[in-house]
Amino acid sequence: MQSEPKSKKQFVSEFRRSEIITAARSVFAQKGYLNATVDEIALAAGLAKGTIYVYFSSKEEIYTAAIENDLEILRQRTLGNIDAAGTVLEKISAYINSRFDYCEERRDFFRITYFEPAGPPTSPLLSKVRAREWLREPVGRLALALQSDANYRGILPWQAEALAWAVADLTTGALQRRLGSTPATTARQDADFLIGLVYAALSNPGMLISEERTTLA
Amino acid sequence: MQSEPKSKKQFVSEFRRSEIITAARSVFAQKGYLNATVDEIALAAGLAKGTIYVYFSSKEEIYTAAIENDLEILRQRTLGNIDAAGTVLEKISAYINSRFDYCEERRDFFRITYFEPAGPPTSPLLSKVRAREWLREPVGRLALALQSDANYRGILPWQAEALAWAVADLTTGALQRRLGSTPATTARQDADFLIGLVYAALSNPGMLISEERTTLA
Amino acid sequence: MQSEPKSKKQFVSEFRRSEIITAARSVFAQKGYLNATVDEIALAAGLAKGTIYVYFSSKEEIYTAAIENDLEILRQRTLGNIDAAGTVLEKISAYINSRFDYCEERRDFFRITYFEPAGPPTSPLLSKVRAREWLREPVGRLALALQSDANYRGILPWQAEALAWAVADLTTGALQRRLGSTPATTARQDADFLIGLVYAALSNPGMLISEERTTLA
Amino acid sequence: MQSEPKSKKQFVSEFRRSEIITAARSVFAQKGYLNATVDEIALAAGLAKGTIYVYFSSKEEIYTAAIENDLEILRQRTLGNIDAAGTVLEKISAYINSRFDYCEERRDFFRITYFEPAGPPTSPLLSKVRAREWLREPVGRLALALQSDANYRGILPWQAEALAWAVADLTTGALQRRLGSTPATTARQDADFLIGLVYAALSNPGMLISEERTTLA
DNA sequence: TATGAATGAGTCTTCATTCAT
DNA sequence: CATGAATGAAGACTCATTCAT
Repeated sequence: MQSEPKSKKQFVSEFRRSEIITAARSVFAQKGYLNATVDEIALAAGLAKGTIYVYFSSKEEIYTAAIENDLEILRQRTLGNIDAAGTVLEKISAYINSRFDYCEERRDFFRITYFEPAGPPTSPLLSKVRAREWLREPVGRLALALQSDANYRGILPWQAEALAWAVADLTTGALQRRLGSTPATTARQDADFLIGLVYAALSNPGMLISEERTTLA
Repeated sequence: MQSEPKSKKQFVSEFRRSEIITAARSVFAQKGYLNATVDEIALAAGLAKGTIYVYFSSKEEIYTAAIENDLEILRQRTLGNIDAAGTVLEKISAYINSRFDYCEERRDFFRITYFEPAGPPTSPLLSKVRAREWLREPVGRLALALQSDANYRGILPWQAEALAWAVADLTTGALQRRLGSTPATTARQDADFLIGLVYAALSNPGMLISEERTTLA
Repeated sequence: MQSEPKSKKQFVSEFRRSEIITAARSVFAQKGYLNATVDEIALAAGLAKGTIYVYFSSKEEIYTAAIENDLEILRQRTLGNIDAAGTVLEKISAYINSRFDYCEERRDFFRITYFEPAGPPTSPLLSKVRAREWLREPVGRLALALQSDANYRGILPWQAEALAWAVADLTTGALQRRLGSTPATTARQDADFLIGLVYAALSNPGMLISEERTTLA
Repeated sequence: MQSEPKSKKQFVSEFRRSEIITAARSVFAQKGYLNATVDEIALAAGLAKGTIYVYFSSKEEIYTAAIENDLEILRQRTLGNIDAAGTVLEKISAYINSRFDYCEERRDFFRITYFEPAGPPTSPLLSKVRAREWLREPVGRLALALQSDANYRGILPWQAEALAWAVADLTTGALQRRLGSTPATTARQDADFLIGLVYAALSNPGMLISEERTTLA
């Protein structure tokens, strides 16, 4: 008697929540966290401002909710695709493609994470976003794959990391540019170009990784 | 009799202005434009809030002053170094080194431009910062050099651009990481690694630039 | 089901608005536009400062709202009464009585318009108030009546205007005095005295309007 | 040894003071007390802001100084001219002409007193200005003259006062209009018109002063 | 649960006044 | 005396958050 209507209510409640999150994501993507007002989010969600606070206890919580889910999905997909790939080159390719694909799917989410690192300084999630910490894990996995691969034997840990980060930076940069303006190239073209670039570099491991590189201060 | 004390006053005035700018740069770098308050800037400058408005007419003007000078210097240095370099590879190297060098010199400035693209939507300077438009010029020059070079004959315009942007993205990403945490590597190492990476990729132009690459949607 | 509570809310909202306007009118009447603070208005209205901005978007808008309605009513009443009157003398009488009557009704409104011409230089309504432009229309109508009347044939346009303005000035002055202190006379006495004065003057048109008055520089 | 240079200094000091006062009068006349800034006054006086405070201890004191002198001169002239005049009609004429003349001479002063009654609510002088109290004395003298004159025997005290105030109101109104816009008529014309108007009215004393006036609602 | 009116802390900005030079 | 840099109190306005209905 109670459980049935309750689950229905819960269902409605979940639906409302997700509606708000979607609206908020759009607003945050357009205006940034600080410029966005709860009023705007409510308007975009077709609800009254007070209603927002029935489902969320603060603006920051909305922001968190608007990001964390996608952040987790993206994390799992990326890691899954990397792990499913066989060679290092395929893993790198998997990383790049995972990001490109998800960016196509969830533009607002990407816009938030890429274009507005600024937010309340206290939130752990936000600092995470600001510092791009959520890249650490997949990048680390790429680095590990590089170190374990026989073809790149001799690569130093920091070089493997740097290489993995380079892949991440190239991807991030390309996606930022695509999001910031109407791109002249297709996503496929951009992704393939990046993959080709990394392949080209990695096929010259001797040039890339000088065992005895002497660095100047 | 008049010019001497006058220039002294002007000197003091200039000094105050630059003090405020420095303080503001630090605050903006830590908190971002919107989170920073004029009070904090005043406090950091060791002045009363009202004093700030003796030297600047608005918070936005402080922000502008805190950035535009460095932006211009960086622009000129980068372009100058690129132009002074002979080969394409040297030009790319010049780009990367220019950024790394200036980042070491002016950490707060870089922090602002890299970490807080968000700001009032109306300011032209800020939108420029937000959109990373200030990269367009040096990147364009790199792309041009690539297209004019005999070694890369056959490279398509968009590929030359993509490659140039790749250089920029790698640089930006590496610097962001250096600014965001205490780096384990030296700046020289990081820069050289990036240069090596690009060299390695470019020494395989056939792999990078497939003349008849068929792209899938 | 919707319209009823909605109209109730609207009713409450309208009521709040008018409460604020009334409070503001009182504050403006006492302190003038510039000296009045939004805090004081809020206090006088028994509301928090923020609440004021739920109903009005600026201090100036409050001022406008506090005046424009009365200004329009007074305009219509005065013009209506003038038009309804038959003879010129009756029209003049109508003018004076309209002002006196409305002044009794709406003391704060009159206090504002009479005692505080100062205000932000940009507002059209305020400049109107400052310049007493809102008198122009009824005065013009009196002047027209004077010129069209056979009894005052020969009156020059500027004389008719001057006479009409004289009526306005006498009225304004008398009302200002009544508003500024506790008057010893009744409003009726004052009004009738002015009417008598103007009648007396107009019954001597030859004396008032010298056809060939030679004026010295 | 001391008195000579001191008096020289005093002379210079007096001169500075009057320069500031003149500048301030102009600024107050244009902007009103509250809108005028001490900076503007200093600029208009060709002095630094700090210098203003060498001669005056507050903005309000400047305002007071900018008015009180003229107020006193005008008072003495008006009273003197009234007293010098013989008949009541001449005294009235003297009042009107005194005001018109001084207004021509001291436009800024008149602008202040007529157009900006608003000011700090605490100042006695300003309340005096606001309430036009400085008219009380000359008007009282006119009223007295009316009561003492055999021609108007039977006039009640309040009627004499009302008549005197009517003269003042007509004058004030006419001058306000002249100051507020470029007048089409000469000051002489306006003054003579007012004098004619009052003469015309007073030549009908029976009509003006009904001993047993029955008033209608 | 949904609402939106009410709130008040927080922000930028102005400006009369002070004071060291 | 003259200066003008420095100050801080005050004011208009914003907006996240609360709460009575």
